Amino acid sequence: MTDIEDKLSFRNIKPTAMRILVLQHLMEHDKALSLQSIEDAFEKADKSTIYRTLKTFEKKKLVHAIDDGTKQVKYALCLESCECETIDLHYHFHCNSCQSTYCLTNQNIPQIDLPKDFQMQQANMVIKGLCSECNN
Amino acid sequence: MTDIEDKLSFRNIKPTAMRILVLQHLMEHDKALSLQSIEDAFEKADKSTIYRTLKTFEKKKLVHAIDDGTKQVKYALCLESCECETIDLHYHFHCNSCQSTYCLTNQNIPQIDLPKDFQMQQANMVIKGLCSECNN
DNA sequence: GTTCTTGCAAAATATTTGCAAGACG
DNA sequence: CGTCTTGCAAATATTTTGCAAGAAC
Repeated sequence: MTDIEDKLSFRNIKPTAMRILVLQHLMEHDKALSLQSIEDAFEKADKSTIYRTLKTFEKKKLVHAIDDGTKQVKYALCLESCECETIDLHYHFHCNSCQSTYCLTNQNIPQIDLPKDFQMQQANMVIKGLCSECNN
Repeated sequence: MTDIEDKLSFRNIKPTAMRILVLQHLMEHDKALSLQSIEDAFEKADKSTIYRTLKTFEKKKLVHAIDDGTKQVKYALCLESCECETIDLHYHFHCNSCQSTYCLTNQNIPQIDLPKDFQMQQANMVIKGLCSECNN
């Protein structure tokens, strides 16, 4: 049993061929990936299979979805939180030029002052700008 | 000339009937509104007209768009920044129960530590949870 | 054999554009 | 008249679901 199958089993996800491939693909990238880009990477696979794979991963908290303002929702595996149950509360960075989206896992979001009786459950924090590749 | 027409003219937007109505509608709500909800409020008006109205407002920096994770982009007029040219860098709150989205203009987002050579240009910060109406 | 997964097709939802008619100055 | 705005229709883009076949145990 590989490391990848371990990760899936740990989250109670049956390690099917497709799921292993998708997880492996996610682990090979430090970016958040869209359904479309994952589909493109596996010409053989069906879009809805990948879609359901990602939804399964998301439900089992193996990945989290990021809405970076492009039309495409992106999914990222967060290495640190991968072993724990806590909610991911870090920033994301979206490059306006190359459209890449990264998790900024080096810092968590600070305490935020909410109006009275408002209660925070999750967050989707996206900073936009230029990444180091595009910032000349 | 009304206050509303003033606001439009100040931003170099010709105050047409539709634009006045949409701006008035936005000003009457403290929430961010979707194209759909605005269309519903004006049964007579065409969706693409409202769409283009909002895009015009956005381009002229009278409103800003918020992607709150629902499928629908929402638009909000921010009173404070309405008179200035600065970029809106405040948090937004999206209620998971009633789907309302609010601008939290009482605080700006803090300094964020970006990776080397990354440059911030805008942000889309959305906190999700329960608003005071839904938090029982 | 029962349950979970996959592939194909198609539905559903929102956004966006083309174009001609109309309003405005 | 020329330009900007509007209304209608249709195109685009994604996400999402139905259903039957197939795989797993």
